[in-house]
Amino acid sequence: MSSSSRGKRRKQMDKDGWEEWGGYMAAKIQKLKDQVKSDGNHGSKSHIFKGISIFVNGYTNPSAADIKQLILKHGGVFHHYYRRELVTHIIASNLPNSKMANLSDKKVCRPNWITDSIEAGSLLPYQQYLLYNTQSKLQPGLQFKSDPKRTKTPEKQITTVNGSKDNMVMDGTSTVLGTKSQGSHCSNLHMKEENSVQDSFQVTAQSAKDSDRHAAGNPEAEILESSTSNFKQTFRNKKQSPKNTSAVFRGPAKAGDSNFLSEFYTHSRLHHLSTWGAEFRAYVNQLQQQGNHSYPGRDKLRELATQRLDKQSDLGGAKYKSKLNLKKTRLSLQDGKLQKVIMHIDMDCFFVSVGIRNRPELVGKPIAVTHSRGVGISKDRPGTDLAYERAYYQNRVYQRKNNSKTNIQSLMYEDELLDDCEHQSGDQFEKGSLLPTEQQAFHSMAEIASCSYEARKAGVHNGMFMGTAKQLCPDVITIPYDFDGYNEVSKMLYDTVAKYTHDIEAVSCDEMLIDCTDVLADTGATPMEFASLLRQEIHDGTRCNASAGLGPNVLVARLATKVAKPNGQYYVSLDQVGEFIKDKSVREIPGVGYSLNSKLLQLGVTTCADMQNLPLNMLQKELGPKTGQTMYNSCRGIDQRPIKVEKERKSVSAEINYGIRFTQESAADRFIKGLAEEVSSRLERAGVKGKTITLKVKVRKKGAPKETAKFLGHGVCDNVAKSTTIAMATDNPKVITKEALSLLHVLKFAPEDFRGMGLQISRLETPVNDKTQTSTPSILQFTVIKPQPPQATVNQSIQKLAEDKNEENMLIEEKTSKLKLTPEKTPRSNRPRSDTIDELMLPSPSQIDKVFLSELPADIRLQIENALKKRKCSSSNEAPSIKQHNVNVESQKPGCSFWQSQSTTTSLETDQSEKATKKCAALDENIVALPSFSQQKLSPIKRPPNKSPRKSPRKSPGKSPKYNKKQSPIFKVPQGKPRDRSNKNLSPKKLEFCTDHKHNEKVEEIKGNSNSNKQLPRLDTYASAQPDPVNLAGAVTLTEVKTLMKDWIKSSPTPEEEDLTQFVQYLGELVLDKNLEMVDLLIKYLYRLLVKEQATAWWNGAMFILQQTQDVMRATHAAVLKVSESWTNIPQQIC
DNA sequence: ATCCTCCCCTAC
DNA sequence: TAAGGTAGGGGAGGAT
Ligand SMILES: Nc1ccn([C@H]2C[C@H](O)[C@@H](COP(=O)(O)OP(=O)(O)OP(=O)(O)O)O2)c(=O)n1
Ligand SMILES: [Mg+2]
Ligand SMILES: [Mg+2]
Repeated sequence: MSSSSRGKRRKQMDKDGWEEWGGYMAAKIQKLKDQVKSDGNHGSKSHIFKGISIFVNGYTNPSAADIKQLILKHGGVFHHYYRRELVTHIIASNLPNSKMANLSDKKVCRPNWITDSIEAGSLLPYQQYLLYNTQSKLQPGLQFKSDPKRTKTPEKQITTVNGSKDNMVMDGTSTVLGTKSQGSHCSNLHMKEENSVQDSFQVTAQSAKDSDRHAAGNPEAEILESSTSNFKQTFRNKKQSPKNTSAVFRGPAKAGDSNFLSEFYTHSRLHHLSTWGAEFRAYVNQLQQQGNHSYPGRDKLRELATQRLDKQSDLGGAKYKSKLNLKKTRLSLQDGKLQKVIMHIDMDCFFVSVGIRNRPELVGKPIAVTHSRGVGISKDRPGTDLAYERAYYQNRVYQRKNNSKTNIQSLMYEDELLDDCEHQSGDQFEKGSLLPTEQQAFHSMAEIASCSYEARKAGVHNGMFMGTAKQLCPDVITIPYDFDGYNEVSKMLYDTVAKYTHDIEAVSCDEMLIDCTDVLADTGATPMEFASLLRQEIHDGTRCNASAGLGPNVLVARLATKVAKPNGQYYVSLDQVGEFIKDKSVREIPGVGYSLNSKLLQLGVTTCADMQNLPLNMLQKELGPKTGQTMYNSCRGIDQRPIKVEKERKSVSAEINYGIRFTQESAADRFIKGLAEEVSSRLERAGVKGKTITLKVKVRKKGAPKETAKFLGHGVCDNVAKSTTIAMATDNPKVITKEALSLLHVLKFAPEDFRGMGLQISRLETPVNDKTQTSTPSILQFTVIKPQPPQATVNQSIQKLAEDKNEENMLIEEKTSKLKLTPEKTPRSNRPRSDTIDELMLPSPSQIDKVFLSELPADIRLQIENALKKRKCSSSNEAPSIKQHNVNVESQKPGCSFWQSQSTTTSLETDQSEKATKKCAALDENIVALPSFSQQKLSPIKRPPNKSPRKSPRKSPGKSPKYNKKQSPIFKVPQGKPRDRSNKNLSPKKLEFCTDHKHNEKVEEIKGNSNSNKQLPRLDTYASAQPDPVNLAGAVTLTEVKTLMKDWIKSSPTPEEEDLTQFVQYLGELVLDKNLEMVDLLIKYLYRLLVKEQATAWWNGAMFILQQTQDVMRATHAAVLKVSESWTNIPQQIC
C-alpha cells in the first residue's frame, strides 16, 4: 500500500521552451518573423556627432539610454564609463562639486545640446550648452529643475490609468528602435565563456571576441559610481556556487564525475537565481533588524518635493498636473498612513542589460543570454525519439482528452501527426518541410535566460529554446552569462533602495517590492518622484534600466510594472484600480500560471472582468477556499498581502535534474553522497538542522526514449519522492547520506533510468547554542560591509554578535525581533489576515478614512464598507500552523540500540535541551501534557497575531525563565545524556515529580548532563535525574515519541526484549501519570506503524506491550484500554 | 473542524 | 550539445 499514484494532474509547463517546441506555437513563427523584419531596420544614419565622444553622468533627461541611442544614431560615440582620454564631452544636468573637480578640464554640457542639435540637423556649438560657466552653476539643485523643458519626468510615460497619456512627458523608449539599423543583421557574436573547458566540443575562434569583451570591462569605468555601493568589492569575489567550487578539467560532466555537482551549479542560472534570492531576503531581513535606520537618500527626495512645491506656488498652479501633485502631497503629508503606496521595481531584461552594459554597440539589438553558442548543431544522437517527446509535451499543452489508460504512446503519435500537418503548412521552418529529426539538427535546445525587448518583438521570451528563438528572430545575437556581473548589479540595486527605506520585500535578484508609505510621508515626495529618482540612481550606478510599477497594493503594483516596461514607470492610484484591472487577462495575475489559467478558461474566464462576474462560492468550490478567495479579490484589484517581512525557512534542498546518466548503481550512490554533502553544507550555512529527509528522483517514464531530445536533459519522467523522519535533527552529511541511500535502495530503479535526483531536508530546527559555530554565517557577507555608524547602540552590538555567530542566537533573535516591532513602521505587514474576502482588503480599522472612502469607486467602496461591518477579529490565516512542533524534541539522544545509530555525531546538538524546555508544549500533541500543565501549551502554538517576532519558533526562549521552569519538567528531556547514567529504570520518582508541578530548574542541570554523558547502552538509561517528565529515552511529546518509535521499529526486523521492556515501562509511567490519552494514541500509532512498515516480526512484541500495559491499567485503574479490534487482525494485515 | 502527508503549482 | 533550481502556498484526501 505504499505507493500512491495520485491524481493525474498534468504537470506544469507553461511558457517554457517546451511549449513552442511542442509545436503549437509554430504557426506563429512566420508571422512574427515578418514582424521583426519590418521593425528591423530603418533608421538611416546621420553624422551630426561625428568625432564626438560623450559620457553621460547622473540623472538626465532624456535618460542616458536615450541619449546613447541618439548619439549612436547620429554618428557619435557613447561611453558607458568615463575615460578621460576618450571622452570629448560630458552630458549632465547637474554635477556635485566633487565630481566637477575631476572633470574640470572637460566640457560638461546639458542634454539639450544633443536634442537641439538633432533637431537642427547639425552640431550646434556646445559653448551655449555648458552646464557651468566656469564655476558658477547655472542650475541650482536637482536634475528636475535644471532643464526648463524637462519638467517632465525622465523617461517614458507616467501615465495614469485613464490613459491620460497626454500628461506624460516624454517617451524615451520610443527612441530605442531608432537605432536598429543595419547592424543588427550580423551573425552571432557570442563569445565563449572562459570556463567552458569542454574538451570534446572545443569551440573555435573566440579569442578575438574575448578581447573585445574584456575591453569592455575596463576597471576605470566604474570610477564614478563605485563609491555609492555599500557592497564594496569585498563581496565581489564571493564564490558563486556552493561549496565544491573546484571544477576545472574534465569534459562534459556527467553525473558520477566527482566534480559534476559544482560544474553544474556554476553554470546553472536557476541555481544562481535561487541562491541570490535567498541572499537578498536575508540581506533585507538584516537591514530591518539592525537598529540603525538612517536613510541618507531621503534628503534628496525632500529637496525634490520642496522644489516642486515652491515651483507650484510660484506658478500658481499653471502647470498641468500641479494640482494633482499638490493634492497628493498634502494627503501624504497629513495622512501618510492612510495612503499606502507599493512600488514594484524590476530590472529590464536583467541578464541582457547586465551583459551589454559595457557594450553599447549591442543596445537596441535583439539579444539573448544563453549557453548555446547559437549554432545548435547536434547530430542525431542515437536513442532519441523526438516524436515521442514532442507529442508528450504537446499533449500537455493542449491538455488532450484524458489519456487515461489508453495507450498513451499511440495517442501521442496521433497528436504528433496532426500537429505536424498544421505546422508544415505554415512553413515556419526555413528549410521547408523538415522532418522532426532534421529540425532538431538546427534547433538548439539551450534555454534563453533573458532576451532584449527587441527580440521580444519577434516573439522570443525568457525560457524559450534558442532554436525556436532563431526561427522567430534569425538575427538574434547571443551573449554569454555573466553571473558575477548580475550579482554585482543586484547588490547595487538593493543598496540604492536601502538608502531610502528598509520597507522592502526581496522578490529576486532583479526585483523587489517597496512599501513607500513611510518614505513618502516622511519626505513629502510623490510616488512618481520617488520612482524617478530611484530609477535614475539605479541606472547611474549600474547602467542598466529598471522599471517601476506603483499602486495601492502589491498586486496592482506588479501589474503596473508590466505596463511600465521597458524603462518606464506607471502609477495606478486607488481610484484607477477598477478601470485598470478590468481588461487584464487573469493570466497576468501573479500566482495564476498555466494550470490555474486553464481551470479558469474552463469556467469561461479570460479577463478580470469576466472573473468579477463569478460569485465567491463558485470560485472557492472550483479552485479551493484560499485560491478562490484570492482570485475573487485579485480580479477586483484587491490585495491585502503586506510586504513580506521575513519568513522562516521550512526546508533546505539540493537537486539536479540535468545530466543524470548512471550506468551503475555505485555512481548513483556516489551522487547521492555528493548531494548529501551539498545539502549538509547548506543546512550549516543556514544554521539549521532537520529531521525529515526526502529523496526525490526523476525516472525515465516507461516507453520514453533513453536519449532525450535536449542534450542530457531529463526528458519525459515519472517523479518519485520518498521520505523518512529521524529522531534527531541533523545536518550531518553522513547521516543524510545513509538515510538517503536507504531511501534510494528501496525504490529499486535501474540506475540507467534515473534522470534526476534531489534531497530535501525539512522539519527544521534551529539549534540554540550551536557550538559548531565555526561555520560561516550566511548573511554576513552583506552586513560586514556596512559601515557601522559610530554610535554603536546596544542593538547594533547585538546585531554584530549575531553576525559573528550565526544569526541564530536565541537571545539575539529575541531582542532584535522586538526591536523590529517597536517601530510601527510596517504595521500592516505583520498583521494576520482574515479569511473572508471582504476583510482582507481592509487596511486596518485605524487606517480607514471616511473621506477617502467616499472617493473610491462604488464597488470597492462597497466592499470595504461591508467588510467593516462584518469585520470580526478573526484571524486564522497567518502562520498556518507554524510548525514549532517538536520544539522540544531535540532533546534526547538516546544511547540505545536503534536510535542511537541514527546519528552518532549528533549527540552534541542535543544540549539545546534548554530551549526545548521552554518550548512548552509541542503543538502537535496537545494531548501530551498533563492537565495541570495544559496552560503551557498555549503559548507556543497560538502565537498571536504577529508572528513577526517569532522567527524561530521553537525556542521561545525568551520567555521568562520562570515560565520555563514550570514547563521544563514536563517536556524536556533531560536525559539526553542520561543514558549513561546508571539507573536504568525510570524511577518512581519521576512519576512523582511529574505530577507535581514543581520540578524546575534543570535547564542547567540538563545541560550538564548532556555534556557529561555520551554514549551509553540502551534505553534504560533514560531516566536520570529526578524531575524528568515521563519520557521515552528523552522523548516527551507525542511527536517525539512517535518519531522514536518509528525509528525503533525500522531499526531492526525484530525487537530487542530490553527495548520492549523499556517501552512497556514508559507506557506504565504514563498510565500512572494518568495520561491515558497519550497511551491510547501511542498504542494506536504502534498499530499503524506495524501495518505500514509491514513489520510482521514485531507483532508478538506489540502484543506483549499491549498486554503488559493492560496489566498496569487493571492494577491502577481497575480497567483496561479500549483497543480496536483491528489489533486482532494485525497478523493478517501484515501478511 | 483540524491536522498531517504528499504532492502539484508558481515564481524568478 | 548544455548546465531543467528551489522554496513556499495550498489542494486532495485520509487520520484524528
Ligand atoms: N525563465 C527564466 C526567467 C528568468 N530568468 C532570469 C533571467 C532574467 O533576466 C532574470 C529576471 O527575470 P525577469 O522575470 O525579471 O525577466 P527579465 O528581467 O529578463 O525581463 P523583464 O524586463 O520582463 O523583467 O531571471 C531565467 O533565467 N529564466
Ligand atoms: Mg526583470
Ligand atoms: Mg524580475
